[in-house]
Parts: sequence; C-alpha cells; structure tokens
Amino acid sequence: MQRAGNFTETHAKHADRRLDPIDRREVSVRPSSSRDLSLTQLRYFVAAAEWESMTDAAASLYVAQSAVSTSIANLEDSLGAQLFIRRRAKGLLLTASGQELLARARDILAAIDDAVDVLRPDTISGRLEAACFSTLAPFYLPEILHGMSTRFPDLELQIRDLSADEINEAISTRAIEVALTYDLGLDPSIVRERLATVPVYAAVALDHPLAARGEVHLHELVDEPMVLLDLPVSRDYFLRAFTSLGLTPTVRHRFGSFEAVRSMVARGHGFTLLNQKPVGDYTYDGGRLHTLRVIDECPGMEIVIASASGPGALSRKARVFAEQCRRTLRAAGHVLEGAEDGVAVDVPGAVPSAVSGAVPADGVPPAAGYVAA
Amino acid sequence: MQRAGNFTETHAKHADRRLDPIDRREVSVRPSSSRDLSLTQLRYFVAAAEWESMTDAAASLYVAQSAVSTSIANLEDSLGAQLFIRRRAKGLLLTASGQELLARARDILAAIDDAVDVLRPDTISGRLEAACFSTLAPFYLPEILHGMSTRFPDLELQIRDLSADEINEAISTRAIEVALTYDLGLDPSIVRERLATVPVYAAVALDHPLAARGEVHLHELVDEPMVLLDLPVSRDYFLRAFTSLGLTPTVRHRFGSFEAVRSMVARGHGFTLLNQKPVGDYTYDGGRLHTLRVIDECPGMEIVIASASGPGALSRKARVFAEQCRRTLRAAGHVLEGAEDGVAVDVPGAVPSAVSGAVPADGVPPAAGYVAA
DNA sequence: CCCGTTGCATCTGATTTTCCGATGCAGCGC
DNA sequence: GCGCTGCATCGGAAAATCAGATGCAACGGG
Repeated sequence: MQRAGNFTETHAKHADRRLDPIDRREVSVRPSSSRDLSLTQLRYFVAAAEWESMTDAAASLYVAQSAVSTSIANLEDSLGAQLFIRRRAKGLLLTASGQELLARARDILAAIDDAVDVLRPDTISGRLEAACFSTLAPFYLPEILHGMSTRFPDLELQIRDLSADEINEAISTRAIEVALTYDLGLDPSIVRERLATVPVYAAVALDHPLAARGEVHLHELVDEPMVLLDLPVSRDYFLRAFTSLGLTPTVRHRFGSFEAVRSMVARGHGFTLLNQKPVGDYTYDGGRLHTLRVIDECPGMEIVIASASGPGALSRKARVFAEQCRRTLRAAGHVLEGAEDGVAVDVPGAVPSAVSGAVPADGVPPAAGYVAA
Repeated sequence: MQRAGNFTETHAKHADRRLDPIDRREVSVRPSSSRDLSLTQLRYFVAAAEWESMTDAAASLYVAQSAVSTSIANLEDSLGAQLFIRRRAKGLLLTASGQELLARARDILAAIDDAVDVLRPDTISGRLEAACFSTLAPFYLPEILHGMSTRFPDLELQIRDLSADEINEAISTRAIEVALTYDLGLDPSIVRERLATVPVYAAVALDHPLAARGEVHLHELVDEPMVLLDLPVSRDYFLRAFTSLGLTPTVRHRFGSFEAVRSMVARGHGFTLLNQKPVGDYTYDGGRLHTLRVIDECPGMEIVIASASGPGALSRKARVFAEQCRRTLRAAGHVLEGAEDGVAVDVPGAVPSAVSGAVPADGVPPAAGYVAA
C-alpha cells in the first residue's frame, strides 16, 4: 500500500521537473496499473502455488519466508485480488483469481525464459517441463531423454509421466509446456501435432489355436474371453474396435496394468488388444505372447505432441523436444506418411558433450494443481 | 557485470546458511540464466526501440537518461547480446538480436498487462494498440471508436491507420496486437477472423448510359474506360475480377486515392470497381455516382480481424475490440452468414460514463519499426 | 576546419526497494 | 491443553535504482 503511494509521488515529482514531451494523463492511472508488479512477485507466486506453501516456496527459492509473504501480499493488493486462501496451520489454496493468474504467470515466465534463450543460438539451457503419457513412457522416453541429454546437455529436461486427465490439467495450467501422448481424451482446446499412428494388434498365448496364424479378424475373437487394458482412456478405444464393427467382445478380465494384462494373456486366460509391443515380448513372469495383426479396418491410436498453443508459438526448448520426439518415433519405425517435418529448429545439429548432469529430478515441487501419478 | 557477480555470491551465501531441501546444482547456472533481467529493463528497451533514442525514451518514461542507458546495458550483458547499434550523434538502431527481442518483449509486457487486466472483471483499462486498414478507416472507425469509448471509457485505444505492409510488420513485431483490415496481402502466419464480406460494385456517372440500370455484367464494361483504384493490394484484386473471367479491362486512369477515383468517375471519365460506398455517394467536388451491382460471380473482399495468434490467445482488451468491430460491421449491414460469434467476452454489457478522455493520442512514439502512414 | 550540438556512457551520492532474522499470532492435532 | 505449523509483521541492513553532472565521440553548419 505504501508502495503504490510512494511510486505515484515519485512519478508526479519527476513529471514536474522534467520536460514532458507528451501528456501522459497523470490522473486516472490510479488503480495501480501493472506498472508495479515485478517478475520476482510472479516467480514467488508461482512457487508458492506449486508448493502450496510460502515456507516451502521460500526454501526452494533460497529466500526468507518473509520475502515470499510480503511479495505475494504486495502482488495481491497491486492486483486488487486475493490469490491464496491461507489455511492457518495448513498450506495455501489458490483462489479462482489465483488459478487464473497462475497459468498466465507461468506463461509469462516461460516467455521470458524463451526470450533469453532465443538470443543464444549456440546452446540450449534452462529448464523445460514436459510430460509423457504413462503407458507410452517406457517405450520411448529412455531414447528421447538420451537423445536430448547428449544433444543438449545444458537443458534440464523435466518429464513427468501423467495420465490423460493430468496432462489436460498440466497443459491448461501451464505446469508443463508440451506432452508426448496419445490423442485420446485431450481437451479440444489443446493443440496436437501428429507424430505417428500405432496400429492395434491382438495377442494370445503361444499355445492358443490362433497362435499358428499371423493375422486375425475381430469377429473371430468376439467369443473368446478378452483381457481388457482398463485405463480411463484406452478402455473405450479398445472396446470401440469391436463395437464399431457391431461386435460385442466377451470381457473376462479388466486390469489397469499393462503388464498384468500381458501376463494373464500369456498364461492362457484369453486374448487382448494392445497398441504397444515390448521387444522380445516377454512378460514379467517369463511368459511370451503371440501377436496377431488385426485385419479389420481399425483406426490406429495417434501419438501426438500436445501443447496449449500450436507449434511456432512453442519455446525453442519445446520445439527441440518435439523434434527429438519425432526423430525417436521415426527411428522406432513408426513412420507417419504426412508427418509435418517442416517445423525447423534453429539449433546446430548436436553439441556432443559429457552426458553428466543430465535430467536431474531436483527442485520439483509436489502435486502442483494435479495429482502426481 | 558486477550485477551478475553480486547476485551469484548472494545466492551461494544463502544456500550455505539455509536449509536446502533440494539440490539446485549451484554450478552450471553460470551464464546468467534469466533470473536477473527485470520488467523495467524490458520496458526501457521497448521504449528505446520505439523512439530509436534512449534520451527520448527516458523523457517519455519520466526517468533520467542514465537510467535507460544503464538498464539497457545491463540487459544486454545479462543476455549476452548487443541489442542496439549506437550511432554517435544520431539515434539507435536495432540489431538482429534486438529485433528478435523486441517482439518478444512486447509480447511479455502485453501478457502482463493482460494478466493484471483479467483479474479486474468490472472495468477495462490500460492501453490497446490496434490498427485499421487505411481505406477502411473512414467507414467504420468512427463508430468503433465511439462504441469503445462509451463502453470502456478507461481504455486507451490507440488505433493507427496503416497500409497492408505496415499492418504485416506491425503485427509481427507486436507493435499492435490486432488490426481491422481486408484479407489481402497478409502474411500467412497472421491469424484472421472473418467479420464480413463486402461485394464488388461498379460505379458510373449519373449521365452514363448504364446509369439507367441496377446491375451489370463485367463483360459489358470491358471496353469502357476504367478508373482503377491503384493501391498496392486492391489493385490486383479489382483487376482479377476481370481476368478471372478471361476479360481484360481498359484501364484509362490509375489513382491511389479513393476520392480521386470517385470524382473522376462522377465526371464521366469512365467506370470503376469499388468495395466501399460512402453514404449519399457524393464526391468531394459535389458530383454523384450511380452504382451497379456486378452480376458475375465475384469473390467479395473479406474484412477480418488480424492478429499474431488466434482469438482465445488475444488479450481481453483485444477481444473486446474485436467484438466491437463485429458489432459495428453487423450494424452497418455487412452480415456474414457463418460469422463465429462464439468468442464471448466476459465483460458486462456496458459501463456508460462520461465520454471524456477517450482515445488520447499521446505518448505515441514515432515510426517504430514501420513507416507512419 | 572548427566548434556547437547531439546522444550515449559513466560516476557519485541519495533514495527506494528488497531482504533477512526475529517475533507475533491463529488454528490444528496429539 | 499445549506443542507445532504456517503466515504476517517489524526493524535494521544490504542492494538495486535513480537523478544529476560530467565525459566523450561524432555529426554538421558556417
């Protein structure tokens, strides 16, 4: 409060004593119009929102708790809005205004990071928050991370594995900038860049009668017991493969775990439909699967790069990440016919260096607006 | 330089004496990673770029010239890039890096303004930089400005009238956020929202043989002398009306002024094709025109809201402006069948108030990156 | 060719802001 | 009931920012 007052006085004073080439209408700018409010305030606010605690935020920022407290208090009254609900002996809770500001504040800070970044054409550094759909992670993430850490050793790439819902929320609140995920259950407002389409396949035990064949029609499976991968988004997708043909599968078991499904099938408890196929195709308990191409016309599952705003509006770091994803998926054999490879990234090929401090998992605040997987 | 040094020392010192819940890897964050660099620096930089002078920028900001100088110097070495070329007794010139940063800096500052703005649901205030295509301005701008100033008296709406090229540049450098313009000659990267389509009409003098009729085929005009509105973008458009039918008009006169064309036609020097029609249809020298509907299938000229990123990513101020444009064009009778009216603006209907200090033209720096019209 | 002018950089003292550490205070939970 | 947690507030200290004066280099008119 004394802040706004002091500022205005200073302002007017200088206006009096300097030459004024233009009339800035001293009056009517009264309601503290954004001219105060500093980046520090935004940073502290975002940290506090992520940690749901000023104390923890202060610790993570290496400043005193009082600094965070006063900073946020100043921010609040210069915005004229309450951002947090303070629960006495508990943490903080974002108000509606706080939610609103959080995404924008993250946007702003990311934009500043990117502005700095873009003027250093030689190196990519700083931090990028990204996500990968959980079931996708074990297949591509290791290679993607490896590629990123060798090509850009100075980039702190922070990738979480999240569910579809979590990805939606993380993108809309800007907790992450990009995500590698299936194009299933994403909010319509989210922008996608299609990277690959992975086909559905059926799998049975090695001693199953169908194991002698290489492909199968879905109607041949409709009376077999099915083991369904029962995840929020994939569930409907696999069932739709049948229902879109007018068939109703006989779901015998449902599991939320990919490996549970596979081991059950390997032991002869039925067949399943899946997208991803581990190399070797061993199950955790040593079994193996026989996979069958599905002859029917089945829409494959699309792997996309999802973000709040389309490519081009992405930061340089995010564009580099997207390009690494494209590269990795292509190397994995998932070629997409019309894959738009045009989004060039203005980074020199590679900066081979020690693969030392790559991808540290430090300083990551817990459960910031979404539940950790 | 002493700045980065001091900061780092402080940082390390605190890290030593506080509890460190997370390892932040003190090293390797050496190249001044965006943590310094303030909004003030960005503001001063943008002002200096706009005025092409630190002295003028300082005056317009009511600060000492030394403040701008040191601020920009600090910004430069914390970015590790030179932003300006200093010409000794002349002004400043943006370097390539400076150009790059300018658009982003404007983006950031606008985003901050908007973040502040969005938390004040009752009023719209602050400043919005917009543009209107020159020949469009006299028809709609007065009404748009009137509507804006009565509904949002606290908004400083700064509208320039620009040519197509100038609009392209102003949008890409973020000198303006939105523009009301024809969809002609816009960069592909610019996002458009179609507001209306205005048809082509032909005009002749009142004593012209065709003046007895209400409509005409273009092939009837092909041998008549044509007076062409010869502006960079409209030129090709009007000629294409003929050439797309395989016709070649007989261009007798070319004028860059809308009114010159009209008065020539009214005096019987030929016919013309135009889009806009002033009410009354008087010319400056008192003449009048007879207008003829063109029977042939002619694509109308599209009036659009142009911006760097699509609606939705626009600031609240810009969305309000776009909505006022839609409203004004609709009231003018230019209804567009599929006009997407869905982009709701969360502002209460109107805040009727004194139409006092509306639309001041103060503090506008000259020729910032583009030539003034 | 000289010299006044222009325009940015630099220096110094002063003001303002920000920060730290300590203390206060209000609820939560054992 | 009482220790504990977590944010607010206060006072002194450190740091950044600023204004004004000065320096310096080049442009341009006479």
